Amino acid sequence: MSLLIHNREYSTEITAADHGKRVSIAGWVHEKRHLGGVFFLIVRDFSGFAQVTLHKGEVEKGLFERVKKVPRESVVAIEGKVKRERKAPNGYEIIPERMEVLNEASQILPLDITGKVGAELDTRLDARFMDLRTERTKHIFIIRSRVLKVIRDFLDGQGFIETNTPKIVSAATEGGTALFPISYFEREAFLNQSPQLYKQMLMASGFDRVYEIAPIFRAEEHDTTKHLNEATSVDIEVAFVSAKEVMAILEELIACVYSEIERYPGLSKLNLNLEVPKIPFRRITYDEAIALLSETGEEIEWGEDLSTSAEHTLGELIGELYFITDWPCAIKPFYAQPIDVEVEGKREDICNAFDLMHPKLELASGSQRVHSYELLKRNIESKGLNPDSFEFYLDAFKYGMPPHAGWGLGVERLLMSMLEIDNIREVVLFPRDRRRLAP
RNA sequence: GCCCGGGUGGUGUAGCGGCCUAUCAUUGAGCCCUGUCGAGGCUCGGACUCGGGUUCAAAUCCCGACCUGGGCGCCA
Repeated sequence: MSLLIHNREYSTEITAADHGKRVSIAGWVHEKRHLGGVFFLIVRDFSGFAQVTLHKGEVEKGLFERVKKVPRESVVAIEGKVKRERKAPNGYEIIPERMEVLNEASQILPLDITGKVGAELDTRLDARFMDLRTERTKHIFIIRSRVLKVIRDFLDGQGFIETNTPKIVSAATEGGTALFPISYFEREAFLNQSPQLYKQMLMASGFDRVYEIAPIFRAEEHDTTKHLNEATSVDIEVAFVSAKEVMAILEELIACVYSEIERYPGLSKLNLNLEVPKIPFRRITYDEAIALLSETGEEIEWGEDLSTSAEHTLGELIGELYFITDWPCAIKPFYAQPIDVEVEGKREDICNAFDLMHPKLELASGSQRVHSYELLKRNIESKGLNPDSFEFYLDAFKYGMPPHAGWGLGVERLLMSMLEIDNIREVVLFPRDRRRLAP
């Protein structure tokens, strides 16, 4: 057996115009339809499907029997002649001369991937390798790849450099979330909750514009359709700008991602109507948000974070992507810059922070950062944290730290909201949640 | 962490004290069928999460464990 799979062609590369040509295809046995005298074998590859047709009596008997026997989802290579055929799905079919079974699939599959019988997400995740063979799931991850590429292209085009910061960190955390402890030789360490501190330190490097696309780890025991314990975050940090500029970068980036994905042909497999959002996005202040909520009877005390139902109410009211700005300092991290009361004429204890909201959930949050060593140290203390454990971070603010601003965007949340997918686990190949550690 | 649901062949389901030797679809095996594209027809195979309890009788009711769906909290 030595079929030449090195020159195999994809099913969609072959057309009726290749009539008479000898070709090799390789892929998975998607379906078999036996009509007695004629047998159809549907082979699936990355690009699509090819119909292999065997007429009893016209094809060698041994081959007919072997094709008939090969279990579904086995990996096969087939060599044969292309025949123009109006009755075949792609306008052509392959009349096989040889078939090599590269790997025979065990029978009784963990999932039906032809779409005849559905499966629950949990079942699909248990057999994710097989779930990825379905059209819908396949395209979700091709789209994910495209989204990441667009983000990189966009940021690269704006003069950013891509960076990689450590995921194993010492105890210091910006607070707010629980960390996963790990054993680091003789010491305890943690998995990084976000690249926040490191990307800020890079602002003292002179790079001016940095971004990172990397996993973040949260040890929260939340068990919802929009949380993961390992997620992917796009983080940017920009020197010599304020929150306003990085908000503009964010909305342009989101619009750019939407318009790129809108053009993706595989989108049709997801059955949705994707509308590119118009920029600039609407901006409302925290004060306006709670006033709006109050009108609908949902009272939020000033200084409290928005509840899930408050987010949903606001989302229904506004109906499109929007920013909430001017948050109370108390519910934002220590690195968010308080507004300048003299200049901006607003009340005290508000900071220059913003959240990017989709009507259904929060997508990103960012702020103008504190760049004064003294203020940053005071803020850390006022949050009840110990500045000593932030020494490595604070040091960067002692020797020339420019004003800067940045944000972090959840890749999975962007994907799920854009693709109207209800469960965040669907957009991660192998999700990590409260219960799932394998596969 | 709190509050509600649910665990039945490989997959998706019906049944919710005796009619269950458990329904249907799909899958698998076999047979018929020369143009299927969710092919069709016939035959066969395959399941009540686990452990206690109640009852003459438990898939069905109760308790616990494990798994799981949703909402909320926390959080991005």
